[in-house]
Amino acid sequence: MDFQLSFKVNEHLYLKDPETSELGKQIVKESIDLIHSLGIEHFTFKKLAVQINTTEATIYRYFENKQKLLLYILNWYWSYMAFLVMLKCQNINIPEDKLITILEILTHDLPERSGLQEYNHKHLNEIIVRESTKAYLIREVNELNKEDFFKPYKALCASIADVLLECNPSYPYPRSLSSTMIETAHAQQFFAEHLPRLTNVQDLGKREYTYLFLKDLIFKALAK
Amino acid sequence: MDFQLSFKVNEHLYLKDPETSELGKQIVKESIDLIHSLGIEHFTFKKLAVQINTTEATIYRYFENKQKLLLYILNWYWSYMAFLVMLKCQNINIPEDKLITILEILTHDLPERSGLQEYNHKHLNEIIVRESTKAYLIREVNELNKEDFFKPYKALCASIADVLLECNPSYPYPRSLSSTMIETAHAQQFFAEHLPRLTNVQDLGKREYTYLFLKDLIFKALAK
DNA sequence: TTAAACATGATAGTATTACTATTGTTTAAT
DNA sequence: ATTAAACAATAGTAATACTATCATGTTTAA
Repeated sequence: MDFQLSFKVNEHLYLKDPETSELGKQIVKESIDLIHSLGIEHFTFKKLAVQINTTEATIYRYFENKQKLLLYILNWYWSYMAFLVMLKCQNINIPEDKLITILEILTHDLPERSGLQEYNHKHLNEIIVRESTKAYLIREVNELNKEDFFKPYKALCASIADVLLECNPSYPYPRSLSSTMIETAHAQQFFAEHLPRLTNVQDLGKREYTYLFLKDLIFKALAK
Repeated sequence: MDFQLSFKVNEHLYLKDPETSELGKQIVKESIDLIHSLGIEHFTFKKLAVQINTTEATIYRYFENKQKLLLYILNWYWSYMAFLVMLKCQNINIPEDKLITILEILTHDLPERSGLQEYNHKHLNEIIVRESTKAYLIREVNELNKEDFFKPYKALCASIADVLLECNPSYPYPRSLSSTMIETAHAQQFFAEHLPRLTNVQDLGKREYTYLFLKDLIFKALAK
């Protein structure tokens, strides 16, 4: 079975839809690798242009600037996560089992070759962990929010919050717990790898460790 | 009683100690206000120089670049937080009460005019919330860590973790819970203000809301 | 007291970044 | 065969992130 998954992302994020051309797809694909290797701060359209043998001006025809490109990638990622949550929880009846599944999705690597764009999953994962907060922890957050650029994040947060409420209908902070899960999944993985004294990771891998910590935290929070 | 509190920050963070001159102090003080109003991305030494009527070159004699200046401010802040935790928990015997005190310190505004540098506390608070993660969520994190630039953060994390362990000596993730507390205190405040659908804040203020959410979360996590 | 050391200001200059604009060529669609 | 779009190539601008030099005024130490 060969299928293509794609998500419509907010069209104000790009000037020309990168999905509509080979070059556009290459821009997104290569930018994931280049942001991964340089960090968003050192990443420039000039460097990306050199990498894929085109010109700066060409890339500017697709994206206004690198922040929009990052947001495009994040929108895609958040939509994909929400899709995975929906898909994998579909046939589960016990809410606690759904929650386990969600924790696995949040902490473990994206499934390799899952019929979607052939982005480098390891790189995508790592730029999400390192760069995603930079998309909203900025002065311009309110303007970006007005343009609905965080809608997929809110949707993901809401659908996880629903499961949390299924586990305990009287829990008073489902959305905060949901966003804390998402953020903590990233932060603890980063800490476990780079600043391990901010964690209690030992010989476990960062993903497995984060999974266990979060599972303990969330289930206790929801206990009646 | 009039006293001056100061913390020794890692001397590799500056080229010339800003505490040793009026101009140096002004650079730090004004940079807090300017980073607050522009965001670290749009903040430049040139703009700061204009603000305090000096030259770019002069500021470069104090700090290598704006990232180091931000780290300097963060080091000061983390040290101050650790000091506050130590001070305010000193005469408390019941570990749960210590924890309450720590949650208040983390979520509520810094005490105004507490005998320390007359930085704008509101601005300092808000740049911590918005900018602090950018100091370590970068490619260079390992090199910065080798130079001990995150030592005060780790110290703060460790001293909170000690209190968590006092509450429940068998809790297996005290440092992760501690770093999660610190990060979540920031993230939820930011969300409550700018992206409220990622929270369940209602008519409560962002600080009070974050305090209540975190108190619930942490005490449940530590319950035996 | 006098010279050295130091702090700052003034000015200049460079490479890179973050764009915008123009023009010409190739490709694809009608 | 004509036309429109996509892209490459080139140029140019303002701002950023620095580095360097030199003059001047101020402390300090011999």
